[in-house]
Amino acid sequence: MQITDADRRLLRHMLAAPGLSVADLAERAGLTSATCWRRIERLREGGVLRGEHAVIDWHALGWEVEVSLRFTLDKTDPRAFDAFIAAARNVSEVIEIQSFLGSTDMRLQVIARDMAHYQEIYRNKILTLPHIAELDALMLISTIKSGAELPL
Amino acid sequence: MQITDADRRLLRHMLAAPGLSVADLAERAGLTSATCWRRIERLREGGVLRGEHAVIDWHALGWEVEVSLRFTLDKTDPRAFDAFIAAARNVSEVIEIQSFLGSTDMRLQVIARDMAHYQEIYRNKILTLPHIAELDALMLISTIKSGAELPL
DNA sequence: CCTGAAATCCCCCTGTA
DNA sequence: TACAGGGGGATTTCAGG
Repeated sequence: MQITDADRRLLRHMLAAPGLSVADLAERAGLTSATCWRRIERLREGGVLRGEHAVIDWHALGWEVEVSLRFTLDKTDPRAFDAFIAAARNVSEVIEIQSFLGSTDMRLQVIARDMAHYQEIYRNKILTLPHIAELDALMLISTIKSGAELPL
Repeated sequence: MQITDADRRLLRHMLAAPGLSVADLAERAGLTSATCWRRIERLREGGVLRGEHAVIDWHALGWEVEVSLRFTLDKTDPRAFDAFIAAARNVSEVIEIQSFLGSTDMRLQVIARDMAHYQEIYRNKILTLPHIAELDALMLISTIKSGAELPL
């Protein structure tokens, strides 16, 4: 799929000012709203724009604890990866799953209401995941998305 | 801010099916569209709903490489954290910055067009960040958001 | 004050040149 | 790509609880 400079401008604006109407985007990117809309549609069909997702402030909802967990899996079962991922997906407190090349195989981002709640999740839902060989955890202080300027 | 069960239902639907119209959302959550809209507005003003972000497929845009970097900073300068974060924010290829409690201080998510490009970013923009004591890198294979069911 | 229905208004989306 | 129009949904208003 061909990406033009206008596409890049458009994407940059979409990322810099999320939730803007098509009309507003058109104005900022120097397009008419019809063109702008068709361009967005094309990016969607081309798979560049995967969709939209609502950004929730878990902290404001009373979920005070966020933890990043790194796993090494045991390599005896070739299906260990799939089994681990499937099980992790079923844990609702897991909000992100990443898989890697290298010594660390997986990373999970987990949220909990408070420390006691985290302990419970950790014991009953994390340590029971299949094929864990090693595991270390990092308490998150804050996440900053560098929305400032994106490489487009 | 008071969060009711109806709010939770609503948020769950918003997360499960992003980009839905207010009318559809209302139907699924068992509300009228006016009430639904007012509730969403209230959640926005209360800071629970931060907004809607476009999800971009960097891979489709030709950014093939994604890396997770973990840093330990030197603790000689109390302003090391701020300096590091400020510098990292200025690197446009850094798409996420997290800070932690513990031995690992920071995590950066970095994207690059290809391996050669990554090498260049790594040498010129990552290794030049201030106050790095230790650093390890993990190549990302894939990210899966567990949008399946969220803890609300 | 909060809810729901109805009215209004805006803006997405499409046809056309 | 620009323009213009129809249709539909977002937002407001208003009456009733």
